[in-house]
Amino acid sequence: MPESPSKVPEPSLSRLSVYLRCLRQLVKEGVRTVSSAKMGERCGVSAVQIRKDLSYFGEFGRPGVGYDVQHLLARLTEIMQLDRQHRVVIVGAGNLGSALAGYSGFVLSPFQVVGIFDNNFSKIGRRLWDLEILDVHHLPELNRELRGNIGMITVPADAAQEAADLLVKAGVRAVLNFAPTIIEVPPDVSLRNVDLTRELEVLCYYIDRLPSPEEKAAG
Amino acid sequence: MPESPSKVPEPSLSRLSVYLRCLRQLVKEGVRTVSSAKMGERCGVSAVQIRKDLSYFGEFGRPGVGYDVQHLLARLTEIMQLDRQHRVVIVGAGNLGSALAGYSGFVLSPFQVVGIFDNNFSKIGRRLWDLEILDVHHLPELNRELRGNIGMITVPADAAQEAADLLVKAGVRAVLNFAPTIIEVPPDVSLRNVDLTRELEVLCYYIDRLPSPEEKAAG
DNA sequence: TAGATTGTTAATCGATTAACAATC
DNA sequence: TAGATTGTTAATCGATTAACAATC
Repeated sequence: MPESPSKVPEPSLSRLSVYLRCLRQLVKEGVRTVSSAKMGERCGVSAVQIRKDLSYFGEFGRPGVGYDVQHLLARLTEIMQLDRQHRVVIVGAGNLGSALAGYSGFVLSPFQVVGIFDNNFSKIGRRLWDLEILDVHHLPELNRELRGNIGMITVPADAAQEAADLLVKAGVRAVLNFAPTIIEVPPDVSLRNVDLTRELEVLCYYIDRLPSPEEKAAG
Repeated sequence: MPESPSKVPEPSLSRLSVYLRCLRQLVKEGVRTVSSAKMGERCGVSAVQIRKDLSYFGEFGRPGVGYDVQHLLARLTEIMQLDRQHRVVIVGAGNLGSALAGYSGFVLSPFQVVGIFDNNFSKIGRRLWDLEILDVHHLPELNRELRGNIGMITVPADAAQEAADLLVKAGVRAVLNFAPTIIEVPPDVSLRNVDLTRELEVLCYYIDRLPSPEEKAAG
C-alpha cells in the first residue's frame, strides 16, 4: 500500500476518483501528457484545486510540461487501492440489489460482485445472473469462502443495521449503504451512504428557486 | 412557495432531509415535542447544527420546550416543496432504471414515476411495472402529457448528455444523474449526481487505512 | 533563453462550533 | 422562580483560491 498522509480532505479523495476517470479516458484517446488546466476543464475542477489535491500524495508533474497521463493514472490507481480486485457482497436481493449485482459498470473494473444475500425464503436459492441468492443469516460463515471485502446494503431501512452487523461480522472492510437510514459500523470499517430520497428532496428545494438566465443577467 | 433566504448552505439542505425523515418517524412514534439535542442524537448531528440549519428559515421552536414535532414537520415539508406531488421521468430502462421505476420507497412519498424511456427498439413498447417503455426521442413531446418535472438519468455514460438535453427540452426542473460522467444543464435546472463508482473508489482508499479501536487508544 | 506549468505558502472564503443572552 | 432550551453572534476550523518562486 502506498504511504498515506495522515489527513487528506474527503472532498479531495472524491475528486481523485473523477481525475482517475478522466485519465482513463485520456489514455483511450491516446493523449500522452496533460496539464492541470486541461484536466480541470474536463473535470469541472480548477487547475489549482487539482494540483493541491495531488500534492497530498507527492509530486507527479513536470513544471512547464504537465503530467504524464499513463504515469499519473498508475500512481492514482495505486493510491486509491484500485490496483487489486475488490470483492463485493450485496445484502438485499430486491430491485436495487439485483440491479447492482448485474451492474455493467463493474466489468473491466476492480469490483466484482461475489455474493448476494437475502432473508426471504422465497428468494434464497434462486439464481440471479451467475449467482445464487444466499441466506443472509449465514453471511459471516459463507464469506470465509467468498472473501468479500466490501458490502453493499440494499435492504429496507428497518433491516439495514442488522445487515451492517452481519457484514462487519463477515469481515468486510467497507460498507456502501443504500438503505434510507443511519447505520453504525466500527471505526476501522469505512462507510458511505447513497440516499436516493435525500438527493431528490434536495433537488425539490431548488425547483423554481434557481435564477433563470434572464434573472441572472438582471442581478 | 415559502419565502426562501437567498443563500442556504447546501449541506444544511441535505441535513434538512435527514431531519424530515426523523420527524416522520417521531410522528409515527407519537412523540409530540422534541429538542434539538434529542433530534441531533437520532440524526448524528449536533444540536447547535440543527438550530443553525433551521435558523435560515425562521424560528420554529420554543425556548425551554423544544419543537412541536407535527408543526416542524409541516414547515420543513413546505420549505423543501414536498407538500406537492413530483412527477419523475426516467431515461434508461436498464437494470438500474427498472429498479428505480419500481422503487418501493416512492409509495406514500411525494415522488411518482410517470414515465420511463429508452432508445433500444427491443425495449420500447415493452411493459415495466405499470408503465410502457417509451421512445426517448419522443420525450419532449410525450412529456407534455406526462408532466414530469424531475428527470433521472440511468443510461450509459456516453448517452448521458443527450438524455439530459432531452429532459431539459421536455421541461423538467431537476435532474438526478446516475451515469458515471459529467453532464451540463441550464442554470435554472438543478442537478445532482449519484456516482456508484466514485463512492466505491473512495471507500477503497480508506480500506486498511482507518485506525482500529486499539490503534486509536494508542494515539 | 522565454514561455509554460508545477508545487507550495499565504489569503480568503464558507461552514461548523462555542458562548451566551433571551425566554418559555 | 429555576431549569431547560432556543436563536444568534463571535470564534474556530477546514477547504478553496490567489499569488508566486521554482523549474522544465
